[in-house]
Amino acid sequence: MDAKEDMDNVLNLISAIPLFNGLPAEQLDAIRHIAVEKRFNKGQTIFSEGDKTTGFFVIVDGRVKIYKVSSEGKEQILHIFEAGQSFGEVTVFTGQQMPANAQTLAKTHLLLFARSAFVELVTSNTSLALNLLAIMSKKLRQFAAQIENLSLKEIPARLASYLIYLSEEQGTEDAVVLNVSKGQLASLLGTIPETLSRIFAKLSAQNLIRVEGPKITLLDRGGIENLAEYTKDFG
Amino acid sequence: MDAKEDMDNVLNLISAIPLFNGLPAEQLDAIRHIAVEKRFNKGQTIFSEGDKTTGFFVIVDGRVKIYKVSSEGKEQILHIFEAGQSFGEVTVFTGQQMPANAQTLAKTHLLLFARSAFVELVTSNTSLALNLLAIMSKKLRQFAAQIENLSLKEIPARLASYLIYLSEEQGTEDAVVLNVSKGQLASLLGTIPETLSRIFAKLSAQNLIRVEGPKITLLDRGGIENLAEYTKDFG
DNA sequence: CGATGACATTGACTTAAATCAAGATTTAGA
DNA sequence: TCTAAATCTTGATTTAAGTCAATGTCATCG
Repeated sequence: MDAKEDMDNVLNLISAIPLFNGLPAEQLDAIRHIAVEKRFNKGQTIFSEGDKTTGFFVIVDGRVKIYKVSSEGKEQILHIFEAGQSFGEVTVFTGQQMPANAQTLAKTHLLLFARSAFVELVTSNTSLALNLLAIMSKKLRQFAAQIENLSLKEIPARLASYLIYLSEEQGTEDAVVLNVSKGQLASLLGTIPETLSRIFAKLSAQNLIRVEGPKITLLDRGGIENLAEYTKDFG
Repeated sequence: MDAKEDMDNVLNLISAIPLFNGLPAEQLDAIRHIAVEKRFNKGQTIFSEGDKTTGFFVIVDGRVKIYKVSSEGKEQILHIFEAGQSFGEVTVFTGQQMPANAQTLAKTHLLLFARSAFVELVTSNTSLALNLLAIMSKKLRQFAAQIENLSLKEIPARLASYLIYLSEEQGTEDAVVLNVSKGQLASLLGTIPETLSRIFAKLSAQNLIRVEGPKITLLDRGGIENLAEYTKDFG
């Protein structure tokens, strides 16, 4: 929490970030020098759709949602990012305005890489470029899965997919803990809180799950997997 | 149509592909040497979801749809690619199995770059890596727009968005020609042919458009833009 | 040229999910 | 701790879009 101490730790933080995996020490040092630290409290807006490109962000600590809003105010979460993950790559290379909104879901500590400095870094570093390509490939794959979820499955199946994803993520077999509020989860699944609430009730009635606040017990994992028809990939 | 003549032309084709823009001649030559030509007739499957990674494709001529299918058989088109565009980048870097299906919408001429050869090429060529990053950024942006369309707008708005996108694409103000069948368009918009047909009828009744086969006349562009609530980006 | 099959439209009906509205519960603040 | 605010749940109703089924249109090729 102490700013000076954090500065000393930035190099450690950077080296632990997947994007920068496998880079030699002097490059990590170069990266440290172009990184700008940003701190936000919960619920703060990092950027809004239409803002001009700031650059590329890496989450040191905290949690960020990337989302779009319809003209009627309905929100669709595109991604939730956690420590170690990056976002904002897209506009670094297209140079256009931000295509979505970003808001913190918790107190969050970010590193910001200004567009020009970061492009320069990538240009001079093939290994970084390849890391970035791999990360963007993964995001493309996740988006494809999300489109599939939104358009081919009804909401109970989307929820089931998400619960399976969460259980794999959390390394648990029989229970998961939601890491976002149910309202946020509704938005991630492309629905509204009322509907999600009803579906939780319905799946509970079918003895597939038990809901205790944010803790969801998977009473019948096979049944849930069956409902999800195995598409997962929510990362 | 003559294979030998085509081989002679591959270098010209390659140099015209956006992905390879700005690369020096000797690199284009290297690219030519690892490219494998593939030809398909209309309606043929290039790869299926779950196939092991073949590599990376560039369309010389023709048209390809990338799509997912639900367990009930409903199809969701993720992308339609045309001459000059590339697909299959994702698995080159993740190395997993293909995440979707690819099928030709017309007689199609492709260049296939085997995964390992292509990775090598990108590794040794920063400029190619940057081109690829730009292309993938654009795809990420398009996916984000598609998710927004699917989850935040009802189908008439999605159709309106698509018509505006098409008119910009075709450089026309008052009429567009559908470049896919209406059934395919339905799939791209995340719906089914019956529903699309009804919406065409409804918008016609509202004097927003006139439908004559694949030709759609935009009778009230302002009204259509209003309906679309300006999100476009279908590329 | 007429017939087969793909593509498209229309109608009647069903259904999943959104909306509107009211409470209940949890969380966090003063 | 008590209140206020946010979050969540439940109910009644509406609505957009999917399903099922029939019919229509068009292109092609045998």
